Amino acid sequence: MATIYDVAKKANVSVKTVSRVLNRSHLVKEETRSRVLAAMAALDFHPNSAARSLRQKRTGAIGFVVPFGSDFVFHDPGMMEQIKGALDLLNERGYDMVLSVPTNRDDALREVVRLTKRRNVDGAILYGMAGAESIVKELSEKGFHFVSLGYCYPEQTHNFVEIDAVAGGMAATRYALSLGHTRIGLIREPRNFLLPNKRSIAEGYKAALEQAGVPYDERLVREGDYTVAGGYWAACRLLEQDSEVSAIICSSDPMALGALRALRERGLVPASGTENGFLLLAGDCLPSTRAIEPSLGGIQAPLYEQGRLAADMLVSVISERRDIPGIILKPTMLVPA
Amino acid sequence: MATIYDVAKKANVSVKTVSRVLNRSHLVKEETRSRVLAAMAALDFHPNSAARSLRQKRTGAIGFVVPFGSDFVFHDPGMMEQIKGALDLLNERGYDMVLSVPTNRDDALREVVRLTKRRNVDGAILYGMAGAESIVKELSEKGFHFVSLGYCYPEQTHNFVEIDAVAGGMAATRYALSLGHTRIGLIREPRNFLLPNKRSIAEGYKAALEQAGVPYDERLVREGDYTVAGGYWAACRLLEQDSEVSAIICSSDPMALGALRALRERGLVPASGTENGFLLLAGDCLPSTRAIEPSLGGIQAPLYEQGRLAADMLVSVISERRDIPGIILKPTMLVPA
DNA sequence: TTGTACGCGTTATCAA
DNA sequence: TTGATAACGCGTACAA
Repeated sequence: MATIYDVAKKANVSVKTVSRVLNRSHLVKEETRSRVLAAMAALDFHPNSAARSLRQKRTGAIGFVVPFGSDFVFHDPGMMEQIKGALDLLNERGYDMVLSVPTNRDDALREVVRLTKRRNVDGAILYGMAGAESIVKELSEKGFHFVSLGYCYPEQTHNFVEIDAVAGGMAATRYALSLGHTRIGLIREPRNFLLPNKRSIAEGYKAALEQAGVPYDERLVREGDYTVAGGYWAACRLLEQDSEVSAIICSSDPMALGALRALRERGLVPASGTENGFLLLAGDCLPSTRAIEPSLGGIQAPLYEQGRLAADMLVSVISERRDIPGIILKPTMLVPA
Repeated sequence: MATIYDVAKKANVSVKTVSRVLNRSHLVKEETRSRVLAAMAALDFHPNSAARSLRQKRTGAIGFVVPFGSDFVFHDPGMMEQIKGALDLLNERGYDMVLSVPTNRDDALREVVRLTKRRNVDGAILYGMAGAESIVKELSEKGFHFVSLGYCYPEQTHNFVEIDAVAGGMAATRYALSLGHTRIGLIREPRNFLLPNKRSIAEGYKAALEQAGVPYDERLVREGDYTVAGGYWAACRLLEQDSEVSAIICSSDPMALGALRALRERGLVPASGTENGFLLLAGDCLPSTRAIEPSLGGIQAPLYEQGRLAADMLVSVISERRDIPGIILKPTMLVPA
């Protein structure tokens, strides 16, 4: 491979001049510049990233670390949306993305430490995880950069982009109540999925019922595992146990698709209108889910924006060398078609 | 950040010794080794990847480049499966993955060239694309490493992992014929999606009909765009135009989900058994699709294996510094439940 | 506007 | 079993 020395020799200039051309310095005479560019083209020169990184102390790459294993991650449209959001922004900013999908929290934290401390990347996006507090604080103190999707610990004030699940649960429940439903099932997120103190969709559900004076029945709340199969089974149990249930709120799209199957099997397919039919509300309302079931409504979680904003925040944290206050995004309610 | 010099000083050894410990050389006395390790831990030392890459001329990362834009890629379960396969293998082999999702073929080829020639990665996995021939051959000649998912040009003999779409089309069509269907719709892959000379599922479809003595009717063959919406529209047109159609074969899973919606709207929901019902066959039969519709059968395309084998092949190409003969995977027929 | 010489942090070639 | 020193390819004070 040709180096800047080869280019310099061929163009009859010094390496510094070649470097200037490479870095778009304006202190180069136009004629010299074109001579250098010609030499580069002739030699098929491409600057060596490792040398450049070593010198500049920046890699131009960021890491995206998800702790749930490839089997889950690549089958979860919500995570795809987050990754897509981050990738799109990084692409616009000229960063590469290193994607890492270890199977558990400890491996994920190790990955973040490895990627940042060895300087494989300039910073990392990680999932908010219980037990990450000490490691994340250490990174922050030692000048390594990160942003988390959701809190890493309850008192975290900076470098995160969270989605308010409580507001989503409240909105969905209120909508169901407004249609006259009173026996409303909830398939909530798995406990300890992210961090124990994360505020749950169930809080919003409860609050909305309370405000409406509708009694809370814990048998109507089931824990899902964020998968289609999990949503199916949770819905089946819900329907078998309580024949009065007339609405189900799911905390994710795949679980809603699973629940939908349970409803279809029982002839309870949601009407396309909203009156009198069984009401099924999804948890993310992603474009990909609505392509499959266009009539599906529910909590529209801004997962793409979350990924995008996290990447944007990280780029700022890196370039400004300072932490940035966290952001909490509000989901909206999407009325079923 | 601490360097090996700091570690060397603290442990009272030379930098070379530190380097030896780092690289697990056995030429280090056990006592020295532990002294060095203690110093590393005390200083929170982590080797700098850029320096290491510069010296070793290897990065430990490979690039995965998909030319269809994030909007398509992250909504396509088949591509997720390919990426997942590659990521899993790379993880096992200790490689990082740089994921790049440009929006078109030209950008994708530029990405591959950039990542490999600037030595951001040791090699790249790319989609087989029309027009990639000259660039791919140049990379090969100049000692850059790649493997393609599918052919990059018709006479390509090495460094690819292809899935035989013709065999899949044949198997699915034969299955439909065996159930007595004679008016069989086909929603094929978009023309020019990958490369023009890629052999199409339609070839297998045609051949199977011919063998069975069933006349081929081009009106039964529709072009899809690999999306749910595209499958829906293609199925609608198919059903509107020909009331005799009793089976539809889709060349991808999302298109099958779209077609399924079209069938549901018309009360043609496939029976769970196979007799007398409308027959819908999917194109990939991925786990994620079957989670949504467990009864769906069709062509089971080994997309995960394709990604995994491509990554494996690339790792071999890199370490053995030689091209490796291409592989063609056969899909299997999955009978609907 | 251009050039010289050095340093970034690691590995490798020797010699000890 | 260890150590001194030269690369790797680029960017940048400093000098011209």
